[in-house]
Amino acid sequence: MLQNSSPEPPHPAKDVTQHVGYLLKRAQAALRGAMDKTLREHGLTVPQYATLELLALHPGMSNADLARATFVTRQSGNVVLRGLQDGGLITRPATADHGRARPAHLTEEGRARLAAVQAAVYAVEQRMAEAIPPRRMAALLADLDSIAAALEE
Amino acid sequence: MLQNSSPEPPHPAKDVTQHVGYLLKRAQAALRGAMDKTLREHGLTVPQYATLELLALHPGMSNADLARATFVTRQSGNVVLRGLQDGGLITRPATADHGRARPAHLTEEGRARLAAVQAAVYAVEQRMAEAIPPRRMAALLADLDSIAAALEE
DNA sequence: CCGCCTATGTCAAAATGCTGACATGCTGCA
DNA sequence: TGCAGCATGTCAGCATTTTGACATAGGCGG
Repeated sequence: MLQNSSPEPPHPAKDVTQHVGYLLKRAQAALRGAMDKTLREHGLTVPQYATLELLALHPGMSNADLARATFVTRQSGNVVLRGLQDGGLITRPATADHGRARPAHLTEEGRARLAAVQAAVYAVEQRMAEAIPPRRMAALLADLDSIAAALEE
Repeated sequence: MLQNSSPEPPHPAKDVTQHVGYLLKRAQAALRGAMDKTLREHGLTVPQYATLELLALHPGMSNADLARATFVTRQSGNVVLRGLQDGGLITRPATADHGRARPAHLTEEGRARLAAVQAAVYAVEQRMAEAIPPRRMAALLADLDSIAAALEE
């Protein structure tokens, strides 16, 4: 090896607020806040929006699927799904045809609500994208993915 | 190409799971899970640990200060502080000397508990650091900071 | 000096999320 | 066929966090 002369490469910052974990939390908190504020004006919560977006991309996902994709438990996912169902934004068959999984689908109103919100949400995403040099975007996405992969043993 | 002729530079990925926001959430969720698991073995929660770390760095922070720094409300921060106080890890004067803010300080036991946990927590941080090319670390930290700054209007 | 504004701490209620537990339905294997 | 293992949906209880509200303390400009 080429001699790693630095004695402390992994966490070179002594200030905790300069660690990866802290900055990650900070960025995520800021994003959550911005999303909350934006979605509130449209009567949706962040988990609800995330569910709609996923269902638009992958129709027929089950509650367990959605829970995994939105990083919550099945129980929490079920509450979100129930809310969306009560609001008429999604439909679920009363009885499962295959296993126990009941595939969820967007209703016409669900698709409309999603479309109405997407512009506002994508504006938030754009504010993030504009904050970082375009040249680094791909690397940032790859690094975030690597971090997640490294922590899910 | 030198010319940026692409009409959609901000969010080049059509798949939502490739957006910055989603990957940010995923990375943060993974980090939260790893931290939870690690800290549980030491009888601490993530907010409690964060508070101890901040108090070690900046003794005398008030509840409101800590709440801001840990991205929770004052009410939640107070619960955390009360828990730490009941556990004998921090002290707060019963009465404020200046305003209403009561400066918190680590006890000897608090310092000891923090020191005992830091090795395990820094190991998690190390797993993250090893997952990304060292060359990109500074850029990643800067980008995360930029994202947070861009979203806090 | 006084009133307005801001910041802080705290209480109560509601929302949200999680853990634990259980029943159901599929799959694979002997 | 029978049975163990696993995934899913769901209920109940608990923990955490937030929203909303209020009282108090200090700064500031009139």
